[in-house]
Amino acid sequence: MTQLSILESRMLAILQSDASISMSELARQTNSSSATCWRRLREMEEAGVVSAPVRLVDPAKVGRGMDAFCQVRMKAQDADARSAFQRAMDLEPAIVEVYSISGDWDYLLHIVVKDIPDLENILMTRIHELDCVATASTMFVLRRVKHTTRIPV
Amino acid sequence: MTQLSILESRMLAILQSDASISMSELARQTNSSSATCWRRLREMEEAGVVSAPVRLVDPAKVGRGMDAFCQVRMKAQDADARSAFQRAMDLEPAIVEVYSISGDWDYLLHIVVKDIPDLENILMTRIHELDCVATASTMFVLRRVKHTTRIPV
DNA sequence: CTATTGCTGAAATGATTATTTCATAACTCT
DNA sequence: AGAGTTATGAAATAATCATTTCAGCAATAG
Repeated sequence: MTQLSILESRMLAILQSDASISMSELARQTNSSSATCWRRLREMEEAGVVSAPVRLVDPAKVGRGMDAFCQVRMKAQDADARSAFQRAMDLEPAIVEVYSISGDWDYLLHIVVKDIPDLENILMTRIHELDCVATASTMFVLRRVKHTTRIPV
Repeated sequence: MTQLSILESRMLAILQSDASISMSELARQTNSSSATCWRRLREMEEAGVVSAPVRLVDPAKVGRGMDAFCQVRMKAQDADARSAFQRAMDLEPAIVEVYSISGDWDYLLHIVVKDIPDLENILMTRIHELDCVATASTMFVLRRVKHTTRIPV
């Protein structure tokens, strides 16, 4: 995918907020036709630009009302350590985002938990447990000020 | 919503990965019936437990291949400053997540941009520009190690 | 033990929708 | 300018699907 056309940008803006609308409604909102929207959407799906529809769960409503961010420093950054770390992250569903970052720390983790004991448990069993990890520092989230999955297009 | 039933948990686990399936397919995968799945889903939507279907865009495929996290310290934390800050965050679509956090900093921001000049521009015009902001420190994301919207249920 | 209430799922329904086809329009390249 | 290529949208089609109804079942309370 070289560059998004105006039509494609508009389609993505709409579908990132509501993917339940029909092709004809999407066509109406983009001044296009149902057939063209359908073809464009299929192309973007195949190119991996846009996902299949998903539903988003409100963590607070399902007993995951607490967020934390955890910064991690590694003992070593060789390939083995990195892949061991990655595997550990993939295994824990409460760790929803992991970024390798520049600066004083090696990784930044976003963790979604029920409460402090739950967090403590994940920190101990999933992070401090690892041989490759040297230190970790945790920030508690006091409030979700803004939270969106919409990427500007 | 008091507590999630087994059926509801299974439904959410599936719908967080793929919301394009039909009620009958959802029923099949949960050993339930189409009618019951339909009713449960409507209840969960009404209770705000689960969103309408949305599509997720791959930032790298639409020219937003760079992520940054920015920590912000405020001059003051009075109600006016907080609401001014919140308003500024809401206005900038490149800032996708904002958390009020414990510790040395007041806020943690997740920013999705095209490149460094783009990031610089947002930092200057949207953050340092604000009267309520004292200091900010930015971490560059080197790699997205893990990134999911699926909340464990 | 019985009455009541609420939940379940199979089947019916009725509408909506994705998807294809085809004639036309727009554009590209020589 | 004109031949060739590609994209467009209106209409047709063929399925699929959400939603309702209803009879039976389970659980609860009196």
